[in-house]
Amino acid sequence: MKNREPSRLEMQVLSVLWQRGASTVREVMKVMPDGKTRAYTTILSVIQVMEKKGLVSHVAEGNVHVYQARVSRQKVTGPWLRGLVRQVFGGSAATALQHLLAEKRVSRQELDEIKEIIARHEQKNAKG
Amino acid sequence: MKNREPSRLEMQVLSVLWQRGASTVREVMKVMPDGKTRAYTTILSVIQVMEKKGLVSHVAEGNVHVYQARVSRQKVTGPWLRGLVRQVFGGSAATALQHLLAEKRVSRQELDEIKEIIARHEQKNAKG
DNA sequence: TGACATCTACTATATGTGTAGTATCTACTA
DNA sequence: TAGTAGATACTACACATATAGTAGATGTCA
Repeated sequence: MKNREPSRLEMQVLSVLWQRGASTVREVMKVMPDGKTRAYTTILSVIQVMEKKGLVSHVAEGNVHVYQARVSRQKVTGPWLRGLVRQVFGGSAATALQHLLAEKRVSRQELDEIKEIIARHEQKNAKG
Repeated sequence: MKNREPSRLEMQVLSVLWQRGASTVREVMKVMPDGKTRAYTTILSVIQVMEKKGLVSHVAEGNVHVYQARVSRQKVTGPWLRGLVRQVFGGSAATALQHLLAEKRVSRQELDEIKEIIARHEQKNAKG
């Protein structure tokens, strides 16, 4: 099994595991970020494929398997986003952000968060 | 042909057409954003599928077909990004940006651009 | 006019993705 | 102990995706 990029659905599963920590199939199924309803075995299948790819691992806990991510959010989302920005926005993060803001209703709070992130980033750069 | 989301490769083609304007298959082939080399007929096939989906259209110009995007950058990238952020970052644009900045070496210039974009966005919100 | 280059149309195909059914195991419950 | 609920393993499959070959048209050039 190659070290391929996770699919969109796999990214959803990972994002659940990153956020909630170790979870059962049923738990993941219930909180899929796109809100779509799927059969239990659908999620099970996805996760089993992910395990073959080395994206997740499980431990048996009683009679259920508890899965956790084997790849860090940084390691995965970084290259994922970078490829995306390169391929779709000519490598410009600014352009990407622009389109994102244009589309999404961004709350004042979120905008503040974004400014905070940028400020932190600037500081780090100044130091380093 | 359903109104499905463009695939990653299709997004690349679109981004070329948005950036360069109407182009031939060969032109697109030569400037694919991921820099990967593909057979001429590969790009041709992708574009022909895209035409069936209504994503691009062509006019014959001499003996070649010149293609242009039939969908606007806004219309496509908006929902595309929104879905992405929702599915992968729990809907938080701030989180997405954070990961993007963490990964990519962002130049001072680009950071300024980003700040500019946010400032403009704030102003617009204040008005509206 | 014949050879060659280049174009489009059509066809093919391996692989990935998303979806879910069936079989089987295990634990609880009446 | 028989039945049921819920778990995993295995299998299946439709469709999309990415890739490219071949056939046939057309233009160019010696």
